[in-house]
Amino acid sequence: MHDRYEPALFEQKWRDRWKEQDLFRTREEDGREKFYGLDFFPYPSGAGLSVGHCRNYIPTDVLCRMKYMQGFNVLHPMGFDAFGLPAENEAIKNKIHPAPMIDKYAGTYQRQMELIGISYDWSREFKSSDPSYYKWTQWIFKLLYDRGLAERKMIEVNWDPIDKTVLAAEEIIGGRAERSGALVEKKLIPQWIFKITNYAQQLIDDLDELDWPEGIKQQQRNWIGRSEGVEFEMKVVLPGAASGPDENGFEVIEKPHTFRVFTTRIDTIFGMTFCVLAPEHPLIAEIKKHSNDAKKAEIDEYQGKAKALSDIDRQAEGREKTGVDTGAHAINPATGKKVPIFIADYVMMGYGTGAIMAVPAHDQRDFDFAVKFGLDVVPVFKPDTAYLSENNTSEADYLADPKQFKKVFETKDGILVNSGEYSGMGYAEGSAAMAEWIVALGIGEKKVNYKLRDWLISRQRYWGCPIPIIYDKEGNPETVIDDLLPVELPDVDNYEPSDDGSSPLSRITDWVNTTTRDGALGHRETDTLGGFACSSWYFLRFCDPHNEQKAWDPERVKYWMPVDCYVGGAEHAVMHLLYARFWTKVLYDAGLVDVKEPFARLMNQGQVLAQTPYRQPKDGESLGVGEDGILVAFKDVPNYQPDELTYKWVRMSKSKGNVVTPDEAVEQFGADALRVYELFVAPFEQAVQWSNDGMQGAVRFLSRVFRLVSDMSTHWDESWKLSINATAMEGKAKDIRRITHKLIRKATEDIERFAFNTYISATMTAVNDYNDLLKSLGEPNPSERLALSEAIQSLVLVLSPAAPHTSDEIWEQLGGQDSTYHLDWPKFQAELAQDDTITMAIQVNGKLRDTLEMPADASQEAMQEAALSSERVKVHTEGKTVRKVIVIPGKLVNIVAN
RNA sequence: GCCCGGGUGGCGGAAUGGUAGACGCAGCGGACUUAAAAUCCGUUGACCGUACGGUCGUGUGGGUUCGAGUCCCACCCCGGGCACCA
Repeated sequence: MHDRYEPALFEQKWRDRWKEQDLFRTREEDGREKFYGLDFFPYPSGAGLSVGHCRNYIPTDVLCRMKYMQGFNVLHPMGFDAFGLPAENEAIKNKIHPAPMIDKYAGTYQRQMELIGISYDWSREFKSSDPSYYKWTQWIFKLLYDRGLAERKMIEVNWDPIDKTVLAAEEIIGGRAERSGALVEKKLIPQWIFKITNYAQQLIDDLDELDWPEGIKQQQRNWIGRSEGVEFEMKVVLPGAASGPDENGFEVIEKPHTFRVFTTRIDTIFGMTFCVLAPEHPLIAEIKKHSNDAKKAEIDEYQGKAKALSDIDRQAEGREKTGVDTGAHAINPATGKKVPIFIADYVMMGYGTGAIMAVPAHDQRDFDFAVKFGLDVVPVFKPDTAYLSENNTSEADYLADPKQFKKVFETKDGILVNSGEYSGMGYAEGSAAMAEWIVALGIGEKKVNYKLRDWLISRQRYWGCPIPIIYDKEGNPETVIDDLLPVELPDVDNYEPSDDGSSPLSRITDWVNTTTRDGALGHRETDTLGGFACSSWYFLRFCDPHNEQKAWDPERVKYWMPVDCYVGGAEHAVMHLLYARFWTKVLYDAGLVDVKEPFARLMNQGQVLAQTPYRQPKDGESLGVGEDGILVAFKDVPNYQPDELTYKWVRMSKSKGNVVTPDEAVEQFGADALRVYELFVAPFEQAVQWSNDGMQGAVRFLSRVFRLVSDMSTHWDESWKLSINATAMEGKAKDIRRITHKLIRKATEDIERFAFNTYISATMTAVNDYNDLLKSLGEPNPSERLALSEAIQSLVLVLSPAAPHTSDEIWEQLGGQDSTYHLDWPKFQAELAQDDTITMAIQVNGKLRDTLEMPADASQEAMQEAALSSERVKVHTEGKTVRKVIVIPGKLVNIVAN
């Protein structure tokens, strides 16, 4: 029997055996509950896995392994998100075709995942770039198309000049492309979009039932951005229009022009002193027709500037407000007064109606604009005392001149003033009454707006799923019939993107030219689907991955879905998770799946950080935005004095040069040590700081397990189960069983609640406790032998999900014939985990003064009496009167005295 | 600015309102060794005290409670997300 952990001696042997025996093939036996554990669909990068990625896979693996041992049918698949920009860019860089490259990279991922002992069922593996998979991605595209949820539109899109393709709104962060970092440009080209906005409300509502991190749900709610308000119409008085009869008594009646505004604060309508149109607003063209040349030129110039500005410039923080007075006016329906209409780029065409009513008294943006352009500010809410004291002013002073203060009074619970018959009402009452009035007037209605935009899905790139659309001579689209799916991606030599917004596929005339359904000449859609389409349904395909007739057998999906536990990084909070939810809802509405939500429980693992050297810039060097040091490569560290370098904890990444690969970690410490370390070192959701000392601790722990079992193995009785519960247990035997059942209880509960760090610490504690007990034990009697045997087996099984190689090796050495994966997860008996005695805490006035050993079932009276007769307690109650004694059975006594 | 997380020993971190610091790392002392490594045993929040013991202590300030790391209020700091969305 080994007495320490020497992974080189046995870990590979077990991995080979598991593979040989096809141990992790999905079990689909009747009469068992199912469990679907899934990791985010990874893109297999050429750099391979780091120990940071393992942080995702190991915990899911532990949970899946326990579930299997508990008797569940477990689906734990893995595949690869192979289509998309990262793969294509890397292939271009290496001047090779993406397909064989991806095959190679995926192979490396699989090898590394197997190396750390993850229990994936590889027989279900597929890549999103497999024609047998994307055939069905195309089929779902058709479904969306047929349901009116996929549309081709001429729209202004966000163009990434580095990756040479358009981007979805979700792929842009602060005006830059999330992936390439390029400043996005605007381009007007025809694009395919999915109408995810049709599902905005459902996507918000159904979040409530999900067991997801609250932060992720909140991020999705914010992204969808629901707001309730009122949309109403205002009459426009064009510049130069007569405002009443002329000197001859004639009134010039023009066709009245109107425009609509959306507001969430209809209660402030009496404070509207001007209106603002987005520079792209269609009404501006009408206004210009009535403007003099100078004004027209001024407006044109402003529109031109606004168009040229990138979003990042237009929305730059603290940017001063700009705008132009159009000379036109709107009639405020509340006051009947004419208010000027401005154009300004702080109003966006894409949201609401692209026009606003401006209430400068209670909206900071409108206020800033009003100050700059000298416009009226009319308060409609009485300021509260907090605002008055902050500005060191009085109510009368504020109401007389609100413009003197830099910050506006924004409120939702003030009292209305200057608001006609509504004055004196509060926010809620006023809003409701004024909304009703607008509706009754027939000029508007209540409306809900969402910030969510439709999902822009076409990409002008080669390496993606072809869109199954053919255009006829007139350019009318039709879908490719099912029998002709998949539309295969043609093999080409040159697939580099072009600058003009056309896809590389458009250059392949043989492929582009085809016939329509009725045999006429036609041409194919040459854009491809963005990668997020492919990952929006892969979890369904895993339920039935090799089905050639259908995307999936409904029975299989009905059995396995929803995913019970979905694990991956928080960076996909709104993109992948929102899209996949959307597709699932569409498929539900089409009757193809019977779940409305794909992922019942979601967990986000923390990152793995590595200590990374940085130095201060030298003369002539400058730091990038947000950086406070210059990265130093590890190989260059010896060239610096120690005090020149500062080490920071930074996420492991290739670009930082701080990656530790699982290959290195397994070579140096062992796969089980890596697993145990990553589980133990920090709570699951938290970042961990990679440390070789910590890894060494995991090695030490596993060695202690080997030694303990080796020490106990002479007492091993493999048939302990037959007689243990019929044998009376006293003294040490009872103590051993208590340790065992406490361990099983804690491990089972902790794995279930993703508390892997305390699960590992519980096994460490048990090992320590067994060790101590063993030392005080002479030659064991029969009941002690049984208790020790139970302890050995339970420890090995409880450890099996975390350290499967170790458990299987120990089990074999004990004479076991099978992998521990096939054994039943131990069940704890609550009464055996119960302590006989407790350490009772005695407090005087809430401060601990003494502890006493008491029987666990001591009566409250006995506890109180014991507490009061403690000498240490008496010291603190002397000369005082005991007012009250609080007894918490099994825990403590608190004596209140003064 | 808004929305989420989070602040506990030298470090990573434990603690259904009930003995703060489990478990591990690092440190210190010892055993084994010619020696070192490895391993094992002991010890380790701070301060006062020879000791029994005492005082303080979970970002800060208040509050609720017999009792608060945990609940409530205000604030400070760190990390993440969103941001001219009317």
